[in-house]
Amino acid sequence: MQPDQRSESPAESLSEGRLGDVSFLAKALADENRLRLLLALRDGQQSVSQLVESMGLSQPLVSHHLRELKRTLLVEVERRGAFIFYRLSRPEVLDLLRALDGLAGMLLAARKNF
Amino acid sequence: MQPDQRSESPAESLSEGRLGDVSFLAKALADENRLRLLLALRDGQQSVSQLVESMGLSQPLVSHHLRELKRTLLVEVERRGAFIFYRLSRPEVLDLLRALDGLAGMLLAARKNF
DNA sequence: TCAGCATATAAACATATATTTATATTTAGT
DNA sequence: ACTAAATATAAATATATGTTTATATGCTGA
Repeated sequence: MQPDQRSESPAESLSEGRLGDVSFLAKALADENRLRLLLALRDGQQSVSQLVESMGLSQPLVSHHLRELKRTLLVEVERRGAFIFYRLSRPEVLDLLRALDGLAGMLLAARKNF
Repeated sequence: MQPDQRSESPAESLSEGRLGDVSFLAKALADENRLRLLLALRDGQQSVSQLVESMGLSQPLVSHHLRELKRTLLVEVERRGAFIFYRLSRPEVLDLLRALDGLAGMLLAARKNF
């Protein structure tokens, strides 16, 4: 028996039980600004001020979305001096974004727009 | 060069460009009732009345969510007589649900709750 | 301890989304 | 053509969510 190539094994395949968690997670990914934040953390941690700078959003708004991402466990926080750094909690977060992007592209390929 | 094992190849890897589409798709998956509907269509098409029956939701609510799923291209519709049948537009939709479920489980495994 | 920067939090507001209730549309059968 | 069933649509309502504005908290260096 060959080992599972994927980094993650589905255990039991998708029951009604955890749909609450799934929708909770999907909600966190349902905002474009939050997606941009996750993408900005692709190559490593960033301080809030760096994120504010690169995203062109107000500081409170960035903080608010980061808190949401933390609540969903998608990011982790570490204080270093006066700065606070955020990073993706797991690399698999990006895999999921790619999967979403892939499906969106696939669906749009058939029709032209959503 | 070996063929790609996955059913879908990421083409270019996740740019800022399509985040609008991605968030649009994620929004559709961010409601528990819609997730339950998609799951109910796992094994093939179902009429609206069947879905109303099995989900225990009001008929207008089911219709409303189905329309939303159709708008997102996640389901397709076919009228047959007085009945209207909905089905998943692509099997990959289920793959994505599994991926979401997998990540949710992974994140929760580290901490206890969201 | 004070001043200034970095970040968070709270309040106020606007907008979007889910749900219910009521009604319209479409189809099949008679 | 009428009726009943299946589904969709619209209006009304409630709730949630994103954004802005204002203020508070925490850290650092003088």
